[in-house]
Amino acid sequence: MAPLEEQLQTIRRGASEVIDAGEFEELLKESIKTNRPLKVKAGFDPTAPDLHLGHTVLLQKMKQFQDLGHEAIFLIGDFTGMIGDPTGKSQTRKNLSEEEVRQNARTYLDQVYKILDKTKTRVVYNSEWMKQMSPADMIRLTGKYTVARMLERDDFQKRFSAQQPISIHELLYPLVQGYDSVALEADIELGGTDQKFNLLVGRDLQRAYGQKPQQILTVPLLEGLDGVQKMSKSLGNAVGIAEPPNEMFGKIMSISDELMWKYYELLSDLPTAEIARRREEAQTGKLNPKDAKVRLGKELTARYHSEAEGQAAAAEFENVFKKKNLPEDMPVLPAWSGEPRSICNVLADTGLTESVSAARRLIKQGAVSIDGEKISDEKLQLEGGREALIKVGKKRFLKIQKVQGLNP
RNA sequence: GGGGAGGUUCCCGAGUGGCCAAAGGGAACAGACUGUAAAUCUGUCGGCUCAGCCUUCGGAGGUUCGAAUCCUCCCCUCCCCA
Repeated sequence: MAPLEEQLQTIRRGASEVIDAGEFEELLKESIKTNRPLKVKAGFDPTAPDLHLGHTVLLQKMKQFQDLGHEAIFLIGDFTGMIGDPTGKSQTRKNLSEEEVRQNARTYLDQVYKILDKTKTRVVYNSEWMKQMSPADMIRLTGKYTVARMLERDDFQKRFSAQQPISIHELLYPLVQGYDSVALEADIELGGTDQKFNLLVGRDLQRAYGQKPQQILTVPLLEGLDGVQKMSKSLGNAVGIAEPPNEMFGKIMSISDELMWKYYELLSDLPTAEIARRREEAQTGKLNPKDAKVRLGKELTARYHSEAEGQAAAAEFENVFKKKNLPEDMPVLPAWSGEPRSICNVLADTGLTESVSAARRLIKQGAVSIDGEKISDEKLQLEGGREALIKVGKKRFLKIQKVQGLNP
């Protein structure tokens, strides 16, 4: 097991807060001395099987614990998933069937193992122990916490004072999550800064059940592409780790310069000092921020795909957007024979635009070109048998092409 | 159980009988500018066979020449009292 100093340094990098720092160090010392790996728990919701870069901040932290010789426990909150973490936005979640949960978990884990070491990861479902809980047990659990303390939670407080509904079952979420720590006898729990309240409940419950309270380590929330709200699929500002290389790279290139440094800190493997140096250089004009962004884009794309694909994505990006060449891949619509079709219908039918009306509007705005020629006639007909290359805006392309054997 | 306030287009939120496909903001999309940046400016932002027509304002009925706006019933939320 790695020496204390090394452990502390690794663990603290990019962390937002450690509770309680003193106890934490003691715990590590103890673990090294007795050569007992620590149980490091992090919980995940089974309802969102698409992992994005925001999740990876936490997963990378877990990986670091693994590398330091500790036991990473990947908890799938299939039971808590029935509640849904009370954000105030989400409605009560529909109950997922066992089958769905397994399916989601499988997709989840496939992605997770791009970061975590599969052989060293313990996967648990909290329904394992929650299902066995009797109503009486549940009441005992709820007796360990008070309403006033529960309402201290930021979400609840806001919703309460804004006169928004809070269902009773939502109050159970933090309790169940906390109880997971009891059931697992967790030494450390990781979570985003928004999880702080829930993590603290875990400590209280462990104490109430006569256990040593877990240590808490929170990591910052990663902002999404907009640079304002936290990365989340439902907000449409996420970069999924299963996305194709070009998408991933392109999305990273679209973030602001300021946000790029945050991404560097939270996502890159580059040493902290090196990041600071580059940032300095960018500020003084020695380094073009764009180049720094390309480097980041390549690193992350390579991490979830491969070195070669990272390179290729960067090259493709230059090709399409800088040199304004055509992308390597684009959707192809087989040329049709016979009747002409209106351009708007073609665009809508192929999904290039949301609707015929949208296509019409975009043409009015000068966003559509055919074979490089900007068009302005929204009634334009494309005659049968014609081959064409259609571009909508900067990112949407469509090739109409004769396909062997299909057309006269 | 009693009393009161509400449910509007992706989100927030105006709108109390025709001038409402519905103000304003946000998000999104497009154009200009660029580094596909960001910021900024401009425009668009229900659908269609688009100078016209069709479908929306919690749900179902009704009144009216005409309803997001009025009435009835139902569903949902919040507040106060018990």
